[in-house]
Amino acid sequence: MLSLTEENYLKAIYHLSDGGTKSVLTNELAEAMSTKAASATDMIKKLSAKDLISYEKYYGVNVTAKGKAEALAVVRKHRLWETFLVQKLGFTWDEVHEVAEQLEHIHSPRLIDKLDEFLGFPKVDPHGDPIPDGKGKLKVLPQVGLDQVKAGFQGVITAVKDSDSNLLKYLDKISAKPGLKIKVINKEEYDESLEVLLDNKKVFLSKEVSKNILVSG
Amino acid sequence: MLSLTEENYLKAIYHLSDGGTKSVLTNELAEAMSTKAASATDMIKKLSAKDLISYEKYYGVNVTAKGKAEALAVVRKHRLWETFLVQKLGFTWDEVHEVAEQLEHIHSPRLIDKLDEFLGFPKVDPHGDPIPDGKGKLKVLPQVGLDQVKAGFQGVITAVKDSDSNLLKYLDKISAKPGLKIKVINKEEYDESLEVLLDNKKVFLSKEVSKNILVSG
DNA sequence: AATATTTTTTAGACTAATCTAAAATTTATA
DNA sequence: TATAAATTTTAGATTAGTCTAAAAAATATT
Repeated sequence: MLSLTEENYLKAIYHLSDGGTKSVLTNELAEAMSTKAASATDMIKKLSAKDLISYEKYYGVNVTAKGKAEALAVVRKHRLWETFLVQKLGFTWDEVHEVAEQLEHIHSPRLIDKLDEFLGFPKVDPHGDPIPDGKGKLKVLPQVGLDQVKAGFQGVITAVKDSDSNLLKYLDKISAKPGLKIKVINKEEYDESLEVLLDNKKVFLSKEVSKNILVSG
Repeated sequence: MLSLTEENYLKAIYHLSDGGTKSVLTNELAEAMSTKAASATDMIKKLSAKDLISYEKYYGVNVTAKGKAEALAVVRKHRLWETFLVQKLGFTWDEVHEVAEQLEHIHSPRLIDKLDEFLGFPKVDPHGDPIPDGKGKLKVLPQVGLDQVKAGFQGVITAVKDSDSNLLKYLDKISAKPGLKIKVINKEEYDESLEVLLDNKKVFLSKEVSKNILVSG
């Protein structure tokens, strides 16, 4: 069984590699884990010895199939717990992340299956991120950053980046939630800021914000 | 903040001391923690330095007011999570203990208050053990082991000892749950086994079992 | 009361995860 | 392409929690 630290490193590698599609450098990983490169190297060797990642000295790491499965199991737990916290306990979505970071490490297959059932087998978490199923299958939606679309675009918000609590508070204030319809009325050339129609209300968004909103046309 | 290990030791000391009413010996503690006396001594020094227990070399330890408060906070979390697992997720009471052992270490005051509210502020957990309130107050019920009462006794089951999963499965089979009325019809002198009326059904209980059932007259 | 037994503590070693400093290697630049 | 700069790895030290073996102290027994 993986230690808490191993699970956290593996999850970070999984996310940094965009779900296993590219390799991750030692410094990136150290940065993401708020630790030093030397520590990252040590852990890389450990995870490599356990066949969770493949590693070539000086050239970064990639998750193996086994590592991806383990990472997805953690992601599944994280997102189910976030859903529970918001839907059942009334947390706001900017509050859930750090508690879910703890809850995701509880070991009990029975617990997570029961929780999934209790929540009605949700497909996405409160930020719109897909929840892997019990077999580790993840449905990746075709979505793009709102900063990538042209003026005139119409679609729905599919997800928001869940990294920063202050961003989430701001998104909550302008009520930019997954599921809402959005239309780009105008895009300012100079700073790429947007004028959008969000739930029939006119809102201005800086690029800083728009790149954290994911949409599907 | 306490480490996971410190929390577990402190909780063990609290339980072994019967809620802070008597001192605990090094070997008892080591036994309860499935570890060696030397390790227990080390941890005793650590907890003592943090003023959570008082300690006189060779004469055992006692929890301080501060230690008792910390221990009760963990007990509160444990019992609320057990209640959640049984009431909301449909766990049977013999399955909950080890999962609750993990969940009790999640740090988030907000989480535990929300959970308490979600469960409707329960007073006792599924085994009948009282749940400390947010201020660390624990209501101790006047109760006694079923092995201590005489033939003719009538009362209700207030709690069952939650230590052993096999015992709990057996209690479940004969449906000996907290809240049920119980009457002792006969007590065999020789082995102290009992013939009882439980929920209007006649059941035979060995002393081995009866001492794990707590009742109030 | 002296000695044997049990319990507890101390001393020293081990593992996991971390760090700093130095060495090795790769990438960038002149 | 040789050298400088950046990145990564290695070496050695540190802390928390654990262990074994030996020493110290308390308790039990003759």
